[in-house]
Amino acid sequence: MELSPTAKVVLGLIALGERTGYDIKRTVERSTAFFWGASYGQIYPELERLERDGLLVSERRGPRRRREYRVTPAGERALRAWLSSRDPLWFSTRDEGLLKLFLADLVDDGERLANVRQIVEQNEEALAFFRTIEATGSTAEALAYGIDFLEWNAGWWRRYERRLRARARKPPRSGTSAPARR
Amino acid sequence: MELSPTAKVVLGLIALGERTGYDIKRTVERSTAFFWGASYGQIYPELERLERDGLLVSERRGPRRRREYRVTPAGERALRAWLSSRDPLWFSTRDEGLLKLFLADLVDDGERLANVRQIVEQNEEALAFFRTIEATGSTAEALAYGIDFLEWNAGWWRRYERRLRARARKPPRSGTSAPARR
DNA sequence: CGATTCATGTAACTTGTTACATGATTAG
DNA sequence: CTAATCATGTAACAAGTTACATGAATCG
Repeated sequence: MELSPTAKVVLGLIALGERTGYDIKRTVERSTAFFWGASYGQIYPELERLERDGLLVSERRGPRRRREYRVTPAGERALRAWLSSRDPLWFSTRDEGLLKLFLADLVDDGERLANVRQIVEQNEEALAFFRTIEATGSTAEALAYGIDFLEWNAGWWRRYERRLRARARKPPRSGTSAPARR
Repeated sequence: MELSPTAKVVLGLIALGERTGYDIKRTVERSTAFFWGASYGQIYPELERLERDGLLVSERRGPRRRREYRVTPAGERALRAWLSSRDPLWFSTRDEGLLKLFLADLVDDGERLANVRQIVEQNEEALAFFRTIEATGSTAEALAYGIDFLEWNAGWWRRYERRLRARARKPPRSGTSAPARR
């Protein structure tokens, strides 16, 4: 049973103890969004699909008649098969700040600095958010990774900023508007 | 003129001096794929769209009658508008290794170690690839970022691996298969 | 009682992937 | 000559986003 990208979080989070689509969304936002997002438009249809395929079962429970899911033995097997599979680990990033860095030849140092400052600022916001989650007592390794990464990232961009400023103090050597060479 | 995600690389790369859809694909693969991918199915239709909207012009040239594009003044304006815009920088990651780390409570230490080893291995492959590009003489900052990140990343996972191994040598304290608490 | 949060969903749309088709040119 | 690379595209599909609709329960 091949799991779709969204099935991996959805099934995984139910296995970790989440019960409803709503719970999954909340947990995704505070825990996995940084490396694995999912919207309602993905989650609810995916839950339905997984139940149709027999990897989950649900029943409406409690005063709010929430649709609570549990993992079936087949779901358990599918999940473990994925977790122990050695297929290449799927990785992809979209980073607009890095794209702007890549295109830095098209702009002047002022623009480059503005980009860096914005990156550092957004980095700080993300870090602040992660720290509030850390403060709730979470000891999850993935959170630790997120925080460590953001700290490293802040450092990298600050060093780049310093290089930019050092260069700005001296007269430019090679033309800022020279024909692109790459 | 709002640029679509793919329009940002496509227009940007033409502005940097790439000429054809094929060139763009090649450059994406060796330069931006790490933080901004694009497939033929995106690139060619996007080039058409950008020409229809007047941000690019093309003509067939050379012995191969390649369709070569250039940025129009309107394209230049659109590109600069985006590069100097201070809208939040769009960032997203899908990282299967981190998702498995997040779900680590579902598996035993052996599985956790296998995951880490695979991550480190894939990290080394990526690093090797980047170094071959570096060896071609590229001094692009975005490449430097990629290499620095991969080196940091390798270190993080190796430290995690050491923590795992240290823990494995002592009897487990809290149950590996305990109910999820997060 | 009114605002917020809980809770489930869907429709329209955008974005991106994969695999295929086609053919010219160049390198060995 | 033939394999590889250059070169342009498309169709079918998969995945993901956004915005909206709906209503119950709870908090202040």
